[in-house]
Amino acid sequence: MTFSKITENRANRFRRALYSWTGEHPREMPWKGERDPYKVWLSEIMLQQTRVEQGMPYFNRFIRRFPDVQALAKASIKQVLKQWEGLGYYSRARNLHETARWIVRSQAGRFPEEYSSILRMKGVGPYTAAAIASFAFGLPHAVLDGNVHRVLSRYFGIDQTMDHRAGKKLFEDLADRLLDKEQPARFNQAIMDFGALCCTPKNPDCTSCYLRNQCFAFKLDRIGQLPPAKKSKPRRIRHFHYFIVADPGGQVVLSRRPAGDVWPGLYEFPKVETDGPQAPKVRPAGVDLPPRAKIGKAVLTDKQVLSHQVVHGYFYLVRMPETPKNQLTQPVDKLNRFPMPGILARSRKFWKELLS
DNA sequence: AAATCGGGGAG
DNA sequence: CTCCCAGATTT
Repeated sequence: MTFSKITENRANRFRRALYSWTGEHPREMPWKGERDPYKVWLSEIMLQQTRVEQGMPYFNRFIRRFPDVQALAKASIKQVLKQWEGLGYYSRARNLHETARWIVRSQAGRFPEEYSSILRMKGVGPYTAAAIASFAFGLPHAVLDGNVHRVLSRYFGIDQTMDHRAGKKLFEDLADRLLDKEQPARFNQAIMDFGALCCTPKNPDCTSCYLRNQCFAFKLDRIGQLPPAKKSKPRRIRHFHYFIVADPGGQVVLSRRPAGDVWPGLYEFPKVETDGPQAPKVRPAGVDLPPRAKIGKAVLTDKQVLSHQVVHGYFYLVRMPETPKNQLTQPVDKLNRFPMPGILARSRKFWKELLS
């Protein structure tokens, strides 16, 4: 089945119904109607796999802290990650920062202005490039995100995910056909608003929907089956034993997480990972702890569930007679400046209290 | 094509 | 508990 023969007539009907709905259901967002490519870029990166309500406070804080691309380029990666703390997918922040520096240093502060060059920016894929191209520059590129996929899957009755080449291509072609070439920004905004507010994953509000007369899923009562669910994968279980090592002066040892694992570039305490919940038999590498020193019971345990793993955290308090050498150490009251994974950040007040 | 990369809210 | 969110990148 192909949809390449969607008539301009049908596309027009789709657009009109869409615009009617969004006209009656306004949606306020800080970046709505924004033309400044920096702000559009930031909002789109920030909202990748992130709900609007979750990203909104981060966007506002980020813009206040880094109002333009120059400010972002001037900042350190640590400061940028600090603003990103708790939002997840930290490579987004790193790519954003690297690209900001590239724009300022190699492009004279000039933001890429055509789709192909926007697409070459780190962390920018087909969706984000289309969003920036249309919102910031008014270029006719259709966005294809989870919202659009869901709307089109139901409306046209397409029982496919976008995990495969063929499925992706099918939805791309469809979105391109439907796109309002005269007002690409308006169309892209409308179809995403509609998907987020009306054609929701669960319990869509079909009663208020102006597309339902043409909607395959509505007419055949297949709303619950479209789009097809992706199969969930089992989560990897991990156990992180964190050693909070402090000297009498309140200096605490920190380490930085490597690339190639969760939370790249964020800071944490020296750690030993074990296969199970049992206490580790060894001490964190690199930290000059007495190898046989008793560490006692964990002062805190916590758990963080990610989409692909579950991390159990165990915290041990270790008092050292003097400052550990050859380690990154920081005074307790400066630990706030270090971006940390949620499992550490959440209990910040607790272990700061413990250390003071 | 499949795995990896976070965190949170809805149901 | 499961599902999925203004996806991209690496394997």
